[in-house]
Amino acid sequence: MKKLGYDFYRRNDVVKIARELLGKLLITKWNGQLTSGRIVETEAYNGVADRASHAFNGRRTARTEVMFGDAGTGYVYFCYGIHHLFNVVTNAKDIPHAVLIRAIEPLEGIAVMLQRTGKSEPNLRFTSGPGNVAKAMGIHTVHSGISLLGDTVFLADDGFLLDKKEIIATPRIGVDYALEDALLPYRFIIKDHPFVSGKKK
DNA sequence: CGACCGATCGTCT
DNA sequence: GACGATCGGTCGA
Repeated sequence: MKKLGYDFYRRNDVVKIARELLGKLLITKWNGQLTSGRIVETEAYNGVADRASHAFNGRRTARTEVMFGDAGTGYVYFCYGIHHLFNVVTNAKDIPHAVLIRAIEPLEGIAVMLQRTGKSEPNLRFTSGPGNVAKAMGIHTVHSGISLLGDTVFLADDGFLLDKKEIIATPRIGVDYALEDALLPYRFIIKDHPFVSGKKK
């Protein structure tokens, strides 16, 4: 298993990175509690040119500042007063690209995930959807700005291979306010994967 | 199934 | 003061 490094995140094409993150692992180790899952759904947010991005038109605030930081940083955003959404910051410093992790297939530490989500048994939804991913992985807004190059939260490649035919691109979820950008095919899912959230194609 | 709705609060205007 | 990069439940067909 190989941790994804700076060179992976530093690249310019956030849409390509979002596609490549399918099949990779998301791992957290808080206080020695290991949880991991395979990424099965992502969305690219293409910086200042993207109406769906918090950084659209160069909007730079205390909250969005993390996206303007260097590649390989976690951007965590609190949504609807309830949910935490975990993103991976890509591209160079001052270019606010990010990839939202929308769903994972749980692998290790399922008992811990159940505890965090208040469930008694795993089902096909409890790590499906960005709010559920962060909840199961124990990610909160206090982690916004954390480096993904360290050992507490990071992404990794375990050699899992996906055929191109297994990858589907669709419009992003919940960004109708983004006008024409709402139609861009920036959401990537693994075809027919049971842990994909919402629409399956 | 799909449509609708309430919860709940940080962030920006 | 309005508004979400959501979720899970309910209701009706």
